[in-house]
Amino acid sequence: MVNLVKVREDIYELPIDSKPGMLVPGRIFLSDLLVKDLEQDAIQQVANVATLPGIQKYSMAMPDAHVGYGFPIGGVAAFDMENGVISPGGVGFDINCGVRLLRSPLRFEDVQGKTDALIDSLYREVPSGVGSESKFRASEDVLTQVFNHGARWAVENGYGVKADLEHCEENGEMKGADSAKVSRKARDRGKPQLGTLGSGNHFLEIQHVEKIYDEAAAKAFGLEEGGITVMIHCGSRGAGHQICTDYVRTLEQASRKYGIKLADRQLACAPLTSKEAQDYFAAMAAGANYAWANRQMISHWVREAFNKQFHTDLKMDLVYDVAHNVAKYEEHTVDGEKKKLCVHRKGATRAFAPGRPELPATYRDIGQPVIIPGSMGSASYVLVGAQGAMEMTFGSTCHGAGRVMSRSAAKKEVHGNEIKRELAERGIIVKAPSAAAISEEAPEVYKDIDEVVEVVHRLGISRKVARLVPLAVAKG
DNA sequence: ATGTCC
Repeated sequence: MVNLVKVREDIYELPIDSKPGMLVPGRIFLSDLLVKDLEQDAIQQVANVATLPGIQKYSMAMPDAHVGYGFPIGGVAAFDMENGVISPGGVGFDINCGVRLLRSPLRFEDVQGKTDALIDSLYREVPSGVGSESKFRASEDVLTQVFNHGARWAVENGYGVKADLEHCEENGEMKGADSAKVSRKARDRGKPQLGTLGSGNHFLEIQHVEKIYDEAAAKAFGLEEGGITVMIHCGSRGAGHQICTDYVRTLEQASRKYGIKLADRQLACAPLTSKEAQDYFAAMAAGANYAWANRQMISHWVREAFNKQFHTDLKMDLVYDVAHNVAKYEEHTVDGEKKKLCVHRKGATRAFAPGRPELPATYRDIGQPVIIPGSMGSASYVLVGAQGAMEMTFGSTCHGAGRVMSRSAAKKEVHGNEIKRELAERGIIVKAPSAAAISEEAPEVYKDIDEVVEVVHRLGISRKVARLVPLAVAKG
């Protein structure tokens, strides 16, 4: 039993002596309402991460935290470049799982009576589900380009426009990616899946902007009440999964080789200065690039489907694309000193405040758009990065609602067809491969997204900009 | 999340 201490509103700490070997305290950002939902095992995982060499300030978890592989999902941990480590468990199996938001010139009334046809065509044009294969046939050369250049490959080959790249983290092309560090097996799994949605909580959704909270930020992001948006939530499919699997094994060996004592085997890691760490980073970046190319291709097909439906060339701009499962090298201030760190965000979103050089010029004075996908049938949010994140969370915020019920429990306790009917009564169309797929992602198996977002807003690590509500959703 | 067990 690990003891959580409330230090102030929305902040709980795990004292440094909660567990032998902790190098820093733990910090979990939670409201009193959400603390009841937090699993004891997730708290234990925050303590375990605090034992990893070179960890800075705190082992952190966001209000949507739940148990993950080694690190909690919702976890944020930053490591010193000289003494610190990198860990695949701190990134997750779905490398660069992320979300992007397209805005359209359409209004709510323009899509009335058309959402059914639209979601049908999106469901048809974008393959989804476990093991689904793309209509695009990637050659060996294309796959190499995708791993090395991400969304840039996609745009240069007709899938989107240049402005799309400016509105992705890393411009959709993570530096340091090396396809040579990606195994044959990962290539083979990734090759037929480029341009597919995947399964689980991944989705493609037609939404409308229900409410604006911050007029200035909304204007900068091109959002207004009643506007129609499309949200795409997906990742690196089998490719990223295999890269993670391959490097968990490599880094388990490295942990032994470099004498790192692991509180949990799933925390396998390597010193950032080692070859093993650098190889993992290059492969992880390649996986991240695959995910960006994937979301870029899907965006292109979304635009095509909308243009076909409305018999015109609609301007559907990319608001932004965020990665919520990735490790990055970033500069942050620690104890008054600027330092380059390796920041792991696993089920956490970068939320840079105004002024950061990484932000595109269009958003540099307002802050980074943060896209928070809701669970099926629930609202999604657009937030903006704020100064509190730079001071408290290495420029990070939450990533979504976070599960409260396991997939297996959900399948037993929730009936997919009932959920589909209930959502239909609320005017929300759901397209999914099976009733089981719906039950696993039902609104009640997730935490309350409104509450999660309230916490990060109150903390000042990101501010509410807009609330988006679903009209039609295609599930994997 | 994931060719939901090499």
